[in-house]
Amino acid sequence: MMSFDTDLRGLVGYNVKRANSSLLVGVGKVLKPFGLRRTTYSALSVIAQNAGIKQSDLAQVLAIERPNLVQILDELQKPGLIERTRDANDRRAYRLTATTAGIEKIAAAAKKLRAFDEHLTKGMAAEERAALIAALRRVEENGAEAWEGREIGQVSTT
Amino acid sequence: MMSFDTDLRGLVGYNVKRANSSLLVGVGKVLKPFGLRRTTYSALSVIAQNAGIKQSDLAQVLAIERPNLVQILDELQKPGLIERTRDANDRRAYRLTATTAGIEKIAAAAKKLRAFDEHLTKGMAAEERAALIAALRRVEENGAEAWEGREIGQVSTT
DNA sequence: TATTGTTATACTCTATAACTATA
DNA sequence: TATAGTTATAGAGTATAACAATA
Repeated sequence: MMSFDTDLRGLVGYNVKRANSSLLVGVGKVLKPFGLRRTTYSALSVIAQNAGIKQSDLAQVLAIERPNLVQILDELQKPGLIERTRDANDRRAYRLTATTAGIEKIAAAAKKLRAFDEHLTKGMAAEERAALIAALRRVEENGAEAWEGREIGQVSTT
Repeated sequence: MMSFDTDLRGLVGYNVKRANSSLLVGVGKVLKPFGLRRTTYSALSVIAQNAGIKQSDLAQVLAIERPNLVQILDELQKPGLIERTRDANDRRAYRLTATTAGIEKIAAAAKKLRAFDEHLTKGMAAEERAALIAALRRVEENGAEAWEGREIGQVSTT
């Protein structure tokens, strides 16, 4: 007896994709009551931990293109969760800081999201969960390396 | 010394998302020469392994909504990689089969994609890679369970 | 010249409602 | 009535080119 997708299920990439899709709905439901999406949550989390971070640095940390960050920050600034202030030394740049409301918001949302996230590894030992995260970061690094460098698919076909 | 995203990096969900994003570009580059995308590759792979599968069953296997499958199959049918034939017993349903060209296409693409996919787990032992895939499937199951059932975030806050 | 933030745009993936033809 | 496939549509996420202001 064999399932319908044995070939696909042997691929790390396919299982990452399926896990991500499966996550999306739940994360959305957790964040919705806070008026946040995945991207706005991530941005607010980093800003709260790094008061005064520049937009371009934030974009790099989150691996989001600068143009795509604009709307995300607008969405956080409008309800007063963050503030954009001009840098004194470089008047091109904005410095981002979370307001008190923003810090309270991310703390409350993080509590719920962590509970959901731990539910995702239900039945796994703490070391397994840590190993999973470590492995995912390896995949992320290897994936980035693959298209930064030379051609792909030339991986020792001899 | 501490990185900018320690909170986010403690979440399995965030690392899954980052790994998936990192994968996307490379997979796209590998599949492009074959005229395939991630979704068309997945569909063709399952059809090739399951001659005569119905569209609705394929949608369920791939966890894709039926409407979204239509365009994917059009994209495979136009260049003659698959065929849609009416079911004799149920004239509402289509039976999907891969053509010879489709089977050759998926075989060639799979070879390249597997090489890339193995590159993603470079430096990991075979058991680690297998454990990663198993863990991802657990995450996928737990994620689906979370939003099928009752409220989320009520996970033993006592 | 190069960089910061921005606008405009486009492509992919995903999700829902409503239609048609068959059952 | 229920199901299979379809159409239309809308929301996210992601990517690139080009611009104004500033360095």
